[in-house]
Amino acid sequence: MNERTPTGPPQPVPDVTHHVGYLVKRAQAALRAAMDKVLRAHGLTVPQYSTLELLAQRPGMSNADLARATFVTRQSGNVVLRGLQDAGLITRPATADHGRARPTHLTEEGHRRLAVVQEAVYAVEQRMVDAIPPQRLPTLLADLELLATALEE
Amino acid sequence: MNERTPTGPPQPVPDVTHHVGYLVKRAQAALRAAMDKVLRAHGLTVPQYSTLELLAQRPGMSNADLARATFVTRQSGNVVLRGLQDAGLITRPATADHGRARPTHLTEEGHRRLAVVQEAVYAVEQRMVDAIPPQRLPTLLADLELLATALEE
DNA sequence: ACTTCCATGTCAAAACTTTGACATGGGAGA
DNA sequence: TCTCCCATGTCAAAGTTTTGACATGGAAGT
Repeated sequence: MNERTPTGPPQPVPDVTHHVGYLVKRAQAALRAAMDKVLRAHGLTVPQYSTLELLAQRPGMSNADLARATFVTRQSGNVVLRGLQDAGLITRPATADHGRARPTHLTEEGHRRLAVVQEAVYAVEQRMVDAIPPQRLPTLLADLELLATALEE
Repeated sequence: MNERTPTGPPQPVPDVTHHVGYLVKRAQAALRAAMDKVLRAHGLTVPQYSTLELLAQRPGMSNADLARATFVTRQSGNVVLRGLQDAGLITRPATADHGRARPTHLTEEGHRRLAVVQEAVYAVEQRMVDAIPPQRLPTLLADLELLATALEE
C-alpha cells in the first residue's frame, strides 16, 4: 500500500460513483428522466423539444446542424424533423436554395407549442440552478464546458 | 425589456447552449463518445464496462441493482449481463439463494479484462480531471451530485 | 396463517438510434 | 474548366433500449 501516509481521519473511499464520469452520467440521466416526464404531458420527446428550442433561437438551421447540436446522428435528426413537420410545428422548403441543406423554421403553431412547453422545462432547469450556491453557478457552467471540450478535441 | 439595467459591458447573450441542462448533456455526449471509442478497441460496450466496474467493487450485485446503478431498465441490464456471461466475464448462479435476485460475480477472465480496459478508460477520466483547476475539482464533484439529487427527488 | 404489497427476473413487442450505403450539390485547387 | 473532396439528405438494415405484461419469492401487517 502507501508507505508515506499514516492512516488519517476517516475519509470515504473514492469508489466509481464519485468519479467525474459517473457523476456526469448520473446528472444527465436524472435530467433526461425529469425532462421526459414534463415533456410527455405535452406530447413531445426530448429531441423534439431540443430541436424546437434551437430553431427558435437560430432559425434556418439544417437537419445536419440540428443533429450536431442535439448530439444525435443525421439520420435520427431526420426522424425528429419528420415528426415535428407532421405535427405542423416546423416547415422545410421542398427544395434547397443552396447546396442540399434545407433551412428549417418554426411555424406559428411551433412557436406557440414551444412557449407553452418552455414553462415546464424551465422549471426543471430552475430546480438545478436552485440546487447550486449562486456564486458557484458561473464556475460550474465554465467547468462543464471545460469537461466537454477536453473530451471533444 | 429591462428598464433598470443600462446597456453594460458586452456580455454574451445566454442562449440555450449556456444552460446547465445543455452543458450537462454536452459533457455526457462527449464522455460517451470518448468511452465508446476506447472501449470498442477492447470489444466492450459502455454498459458492459460499467457493469464490470461495479461488480469489481461491489461483488454480488443483482441485475436490478446493476440496472439502477448504470441508469438503464432491468430489461436492458439483462441483455448486458447475458452478453457478459456469454463472453465468460461474469457468472450468475442458476438459482437464487434468496428471493429472486441472482448475485453476479466476475470470473477470473472478467477481472483480467477489466484490468486491461481500465487503463484506457481511466485515461479518459484523467483528461477530464486535468481540464479542471485542481482546487475546483472537489467542488465540481459536489455540485454534480447536487444537480443529480435535485432532479431525482 | 392469511392477505397484501413490493421487488425481482424475464418474455415479447414497439420505439428509437445507430451503422452502412448511396446520390447530389458546391467549393478548393490543379 | 475539370477533378477531387467534403457536407448534406435519405433509404434500408441492424442493433439497442424502452414499454408493457406476467409470474414468482419475501416481507409486512392483519
